[in-house]
Amino acid sequence: MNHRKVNVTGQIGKSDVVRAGTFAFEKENSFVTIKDIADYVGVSTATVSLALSRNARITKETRDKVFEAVKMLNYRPSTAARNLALNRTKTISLILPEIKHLFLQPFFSLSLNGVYDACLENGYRLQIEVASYQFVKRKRYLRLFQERAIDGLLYVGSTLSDLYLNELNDTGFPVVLSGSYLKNSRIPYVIGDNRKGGEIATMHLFTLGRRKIAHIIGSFNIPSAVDRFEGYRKVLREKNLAYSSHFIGIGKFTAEGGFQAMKKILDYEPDAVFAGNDIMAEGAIQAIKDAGLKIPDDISVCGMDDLPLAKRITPALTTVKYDIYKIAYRAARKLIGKIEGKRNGRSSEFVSVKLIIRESCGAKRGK
Amino acid sequence: MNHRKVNVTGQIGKSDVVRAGTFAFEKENSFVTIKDIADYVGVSTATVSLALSRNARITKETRDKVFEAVKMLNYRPSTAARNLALNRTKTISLILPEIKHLFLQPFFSLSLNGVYDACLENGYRLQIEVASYQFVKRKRYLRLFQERAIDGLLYVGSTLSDLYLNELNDTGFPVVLSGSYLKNSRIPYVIGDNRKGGEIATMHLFTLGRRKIAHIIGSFNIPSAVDRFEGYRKVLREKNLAYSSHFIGIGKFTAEGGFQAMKKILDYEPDAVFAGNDIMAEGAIQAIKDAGLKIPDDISVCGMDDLPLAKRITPALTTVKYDIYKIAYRAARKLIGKIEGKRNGRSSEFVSVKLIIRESCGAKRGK
DNA sequence: CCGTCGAAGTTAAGCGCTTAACTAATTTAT
DNA sequence: ATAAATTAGTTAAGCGCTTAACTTCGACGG
Repeated sequence: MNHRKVNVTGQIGKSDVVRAGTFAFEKENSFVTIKDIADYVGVSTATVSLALSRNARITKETRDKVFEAVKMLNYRPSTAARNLALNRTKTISLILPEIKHLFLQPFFSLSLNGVYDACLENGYRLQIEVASYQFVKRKRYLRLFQERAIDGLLYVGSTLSDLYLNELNDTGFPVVLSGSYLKNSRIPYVIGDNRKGGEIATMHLFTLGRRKIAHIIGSFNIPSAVDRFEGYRKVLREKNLAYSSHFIGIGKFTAEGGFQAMKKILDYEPDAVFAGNDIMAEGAIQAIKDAGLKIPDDISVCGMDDLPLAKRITPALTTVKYDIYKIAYRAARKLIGKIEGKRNGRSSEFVSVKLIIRESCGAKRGK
Repeated sequence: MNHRKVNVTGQIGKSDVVRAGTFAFEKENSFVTIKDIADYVGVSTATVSLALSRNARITKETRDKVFEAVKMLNYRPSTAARNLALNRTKTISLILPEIKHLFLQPFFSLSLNGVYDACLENGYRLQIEVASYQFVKRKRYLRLFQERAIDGLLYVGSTLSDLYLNELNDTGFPVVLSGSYLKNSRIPYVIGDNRKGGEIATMHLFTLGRRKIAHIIGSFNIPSAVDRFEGYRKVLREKNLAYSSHFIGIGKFTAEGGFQAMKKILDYEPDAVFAGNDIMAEGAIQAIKDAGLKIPDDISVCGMDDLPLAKRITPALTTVKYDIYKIAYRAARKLIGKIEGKRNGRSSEFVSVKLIIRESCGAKRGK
């Protein structure tokens, strides 16, 4: 055993302070450092560092002593020092779109929770950015990268297509998209199977005997909305149902938009409607009720997303579960995988969707 | 001018790389450092550092050269190095409650936006933590502090009363509460004036001639809910109106809860109700409608918070605006002030509330 | 004409941690 | 018995930045 001189005063002083409270410091911001542990145990700081990282070169005996000292002195490594030495931050940044629209809110909090959980499991910190106009214009995400403040970037539900983002990704800096994707871009993404969702919903309505199935799309400019629409079209094609633009409404993702869209469609006497999301479905239901028609008897309604409101409204909404939490969770895991250099197979992935049958479609009528 | 030897190869190599793309690195992670700037300009790194911080000891001439080099080489300081040297992180942590309840969502996103904006304005990064059971149990916030990963802690809408949080605050570590407060604690907070809100709402109903005013409280265990209730009681007392427990319902902050609470209260024939939040007001309105009563003719309804749904429902809800965004923004500013050692007067502060008159109270009946 | 002062830098230490390269002592192989 | 290999550390450099203390040089007052 190596007997080095130990600064007894300093050491006792420190451990006194530590024992005094739960915290590693008293008035004067004196945090316990690796040096304190080294002195306490009587080894070099290198040994402490190696012991803490369970390096095989250090005996179990020494390692135990180190861990004991860590506990005694309540040592915690300095994040900044570690980041500097290791040239990484164990932090990812979540870029959220500005939430102007209420309909984004469940999306938003579910995403956050999914990402947070993935971070927690992997020991990452989560930093938030709101992708305001300023943010994009000033290329704040670029700065975050250049200042080495984060290890990776996770965009959630963004429709922005920024050249620099592609360039950033191409330099090898880890970027992942959650719940959206970019055309003509190599940026990996995780997203729900929107097309399949549209298909399942439409197919379900078809199976219930409906033949005049309308669709309310959020916007033709949002890729995932278009994918849902394409699922719808596919079924019409396969089942030889007539496709008419009279049966297509644009609902802008809002209840009000869904309401207006449905009102117009009603003139053409549909017997079913697949709304591109639950919020628009809610508006559509209101329009149908206002027209004096019965749901599901006169018109079957199917939404998509399975937001909490789906169970709450009357009649309870049949919809396609689109698991935002899972998408975000997986996206974060993929990002962390990229950061840690894992070649994780498929660059992008799809999270499966699932039909949730409630009252609004009429499938339960028999009961 | 000091003529030092400059590593020409290295320098040209670097600046080539820089000019090649928008990014300060190519394949091999070679970021531009302060040393590169120093070499480029022909001064010491100290001079660069001082010039960048606009220290008066450096002439404008030199400073300009430094800034030019920074631009040329696309230099950005390393966050980790800076944090280590300055012993701070320019990061605050926002602790969010777990969002199980939908009603929390607007609260949540508004808070986040307020805090984010305050951070942006002050050059702080925003780190998120979700206060799950795990989080509290493992004292994760304590670790964040001990590992010097953050400069301060902002709790939003939390009801948790954790001993360690008080202790942490007492050591001088900056902690601020947004939208809630703790009994028997010195932790500063920013909150809306709930009591006043209850008062304004009730007083308004009184002014409209109502004398049998009921109240639906979210829960008697949540301080801010109790404060709203106390505002209500105060008006009853001042106006000599009878207070009856039959006129008090507990709505658990949900629409369903508000509905049930109102149903019971209706037996006692109130002529007005002040619901502790808009969500419960929505439920109450449903109950009143179901009973075949007219709003506002038979019963005036007033909510609180002024969530987006308040304008959307029928009749549009009269309510008291409770500005979550502003509360969060102010709370974050207060936290940053504490971090930067400002003695910012009052330790805690109240954000004022405001009556928003719509249809549900009957004040606009005359029009 | 010399000492003093201020201006404009520079030197070097330090922030707390990691790790490549080295060393001393012990084991193992021959 | 001795060289080689292994074990269990240590030393020291480095991560990129800040800043206290020092240096150098020219200006200026007496």
